Amino acid sequence: MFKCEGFRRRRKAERPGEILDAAFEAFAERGYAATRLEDVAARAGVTKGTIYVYFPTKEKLFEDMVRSHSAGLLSDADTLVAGIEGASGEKLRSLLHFLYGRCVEDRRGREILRFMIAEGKNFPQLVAEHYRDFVVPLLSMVSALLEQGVATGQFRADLCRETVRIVIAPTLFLGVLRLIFGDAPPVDEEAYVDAHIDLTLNGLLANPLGA
Amino acid sequence: MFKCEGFRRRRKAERPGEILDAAFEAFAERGYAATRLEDVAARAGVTKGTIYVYFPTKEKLFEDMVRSHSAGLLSDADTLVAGIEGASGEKLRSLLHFLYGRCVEDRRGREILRFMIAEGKNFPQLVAEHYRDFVVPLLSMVSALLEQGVATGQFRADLCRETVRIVIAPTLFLGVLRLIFGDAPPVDEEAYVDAHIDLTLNGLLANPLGA
Amino acid sequence: MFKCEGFRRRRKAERPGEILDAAFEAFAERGYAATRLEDVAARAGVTKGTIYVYFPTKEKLFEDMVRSHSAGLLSDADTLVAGIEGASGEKLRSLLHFLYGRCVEDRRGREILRFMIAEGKNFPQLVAEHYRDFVVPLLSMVSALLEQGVATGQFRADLCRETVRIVIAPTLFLGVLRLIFGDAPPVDEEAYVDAHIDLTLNGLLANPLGA
Amino acid sequence: MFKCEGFRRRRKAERPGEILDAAFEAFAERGYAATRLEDVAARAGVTKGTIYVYFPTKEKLFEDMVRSHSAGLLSDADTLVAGIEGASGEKLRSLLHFLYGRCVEDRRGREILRFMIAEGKNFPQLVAEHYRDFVVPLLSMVSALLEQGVATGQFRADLCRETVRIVIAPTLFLGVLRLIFGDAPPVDEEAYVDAHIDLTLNGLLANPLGA
DNA sequence: CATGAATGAGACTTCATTCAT
DNA sequence: AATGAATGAAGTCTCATTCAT
Repeated sequence: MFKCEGFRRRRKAERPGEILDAAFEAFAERGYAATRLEDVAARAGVTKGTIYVYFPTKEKLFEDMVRSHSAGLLSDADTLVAGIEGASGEKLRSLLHFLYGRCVEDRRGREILRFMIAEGKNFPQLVAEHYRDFVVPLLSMVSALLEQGVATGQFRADLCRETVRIVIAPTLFLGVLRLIFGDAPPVDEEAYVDAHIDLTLNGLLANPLGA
Repeated sequence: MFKCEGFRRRRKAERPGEILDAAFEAFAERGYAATRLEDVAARAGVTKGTIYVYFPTKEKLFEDMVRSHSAGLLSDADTLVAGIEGASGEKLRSLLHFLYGRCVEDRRGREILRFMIAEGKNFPQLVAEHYRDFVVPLLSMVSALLEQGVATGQFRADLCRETVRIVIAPTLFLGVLRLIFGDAPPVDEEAYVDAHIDLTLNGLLANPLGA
Repeated sequence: MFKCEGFRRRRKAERPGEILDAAFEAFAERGYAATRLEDVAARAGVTKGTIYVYFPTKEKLFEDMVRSHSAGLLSDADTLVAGIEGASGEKLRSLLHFLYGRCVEDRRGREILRFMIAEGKNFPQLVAEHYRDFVVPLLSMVSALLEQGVATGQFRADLCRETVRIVIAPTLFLGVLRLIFGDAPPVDEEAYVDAHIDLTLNGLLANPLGA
Repeated sequence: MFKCEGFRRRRKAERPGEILDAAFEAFAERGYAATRLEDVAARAGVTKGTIYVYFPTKEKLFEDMVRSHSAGLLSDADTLVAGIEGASGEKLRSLLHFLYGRCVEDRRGREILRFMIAEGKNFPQLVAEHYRDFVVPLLSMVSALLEQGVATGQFRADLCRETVRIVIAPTLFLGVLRLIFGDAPPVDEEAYVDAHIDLTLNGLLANPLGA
């Protein structure tokens, strides 16, 4: 009996998370407006009413879902960068690989990007948070890495502030391609990543191509 | 009197275009599902029923709108590239500037990109057409330019097929940034474009940095 | 040229009739409410607007159509009956055959019956006219025939007023069957008519009338 | 309190039936196409949305309504016929009275007939079911009765298969008259029924069968 | 007379939200 | 907490009717 209670209690504690997961799938598949709360409920294995126990409106459910799924996307990036030994080029390579993992391979990251593009206009608060919690940290991370490379003479000294965005642009753009063309976009992703790093480094290095 | 006749006829001929323009604005602003046909009608200065004189369903209206607005995005790109004199680097610079104009500055181009990302899943036909009519031509254009540069020895000989996508990625990514952050994204666009071209060229040139 | 004018004029004179014919087909096929004026127009080879040149409303079109198609259903019945020589039984047989022709074989007659049943509630005037112009004359015709048979001793003397309806009931009921089950109802129509006449004249009993 | 619980549950169980009843009234009054779901809802004391809790479309509501109201029209006919003592003539008289009750007096029976005639074309499945569940059983019932009468020598031996339809035709035709002319048709129904039975049993001829 | 573009009321249907149980 | 019946506002789409040409 109390086994059941325990089970019940555990279920109860997990309900919000299950609903958020279901909401992610549903919203990602059809978009905010076209998603019915009943779809979310069915996916979560509950009924419509239950959603309202935890989330007051559809909008709030969407916002909480985006927050819960975008949180932690960059959580271990710092330690990753810090832990890498080697030249700045190697560090950048590692960071870009990490980024590809989080923004392209990981469905969560990709779909968050879609939410920003597709629904951002109706959820400006969400965009602001995303900028603060994801864009800014990411940019400063790459920025620091570039500056370090400049300081050590491995990178050209004349890099400007926007260079950092150029460096990561192909990464996120591959995410966009996946969003548009599905899981099998007309891209050789491995070659794409190699070309990206190669082009970026040979453009960045103070003395490229062994000159 | 025949002025009136002309008036009627001219209105009739212009109606579909006016509706498509209104549809573009409305769909761009709220997304497909959240847009009410009444909004489109009001913007076009007609009533709901009038839309159905020209378009059988909301879906068809959306599709025709995307087609009409994506057509011609690349129309004069060929002549542009052909008309440019100078080194391959200069040609690429011109082409990228042209692309920035069409995919970033021009609201039409940007919003088409948003439609592909946000609604593509529900309009696969549209995505296929976009790929065929926009992506493929664009890629071969850039591709031809790169190959020409390789042939003349100005570009590195070891470029791979995906390099072409890397080259244009920052362009379209700036479009994405605008889509997310509005018309005033946290980017210095002029510096961004310069950094893009600089980074790309110095990565592409066989003997960069005057070496 | 005036050949064309003549053609035009002839066409013009025929237009209302063509529209009424088209209306008959359309209303018979889908019912009053479900029929679109555009269907009628298409069938008549004109446009919606033209219908309004001749008929002020959909209701009026329907009423006029029913009137034009129910008129003359009984027109030559009198002469038919008058022209028949022979016993009353033979005369009745002829009249019933005539009725089968008009109410069962003839699609017009059948569909008028359907209109009365299906739409009569919304067109009481039409029902009243139908009663006056079709039902009453038909009943008195059969009535007269029966009375004549009684007078000559060929028919039983104890027939009541309602007998006349009983006599024609199977005729119209076959029409109903056709309306319900289409042009191939589950009935052997020839045997049905024979059985009708036989039963009407002779009855079921082996030794009728207490003989 | 548990009274309230019961109240909710009982309502829930009764809702579909209430809606079907309301639908019957509404569709009978105006026909399928002209009936608005809002009319049905108002009659049932609910709102439009509630109808969709139980019936997915207007079509399905109509079909289910016809089914629910045509079911049981013939349910106790067998026992009735079986329970009647007496000559075949008496049995037939009883059966016809029963039929008059079900197809003429009972509004349900009459309106089902109207639905078949008026809407059958758009609901062929419904017509097929009606034929299978009502027409066929009715015909075999009357058929058996006639054959029994023939076997006992009370009925003529030369009856054909269609005779059975002729026998019941006036019954259903009276239903049709009521459908057309309302609850007060220009018929003396009592005399009509008597004349029907009398004529069916005895026929018109003073000296039938060539006697 | 004939056209057909335009209208707008109104139909069916959906779905976020509420609330008694 | 969880349910799901019920709501009603709002959306897409239809179509009888009008009217400038």
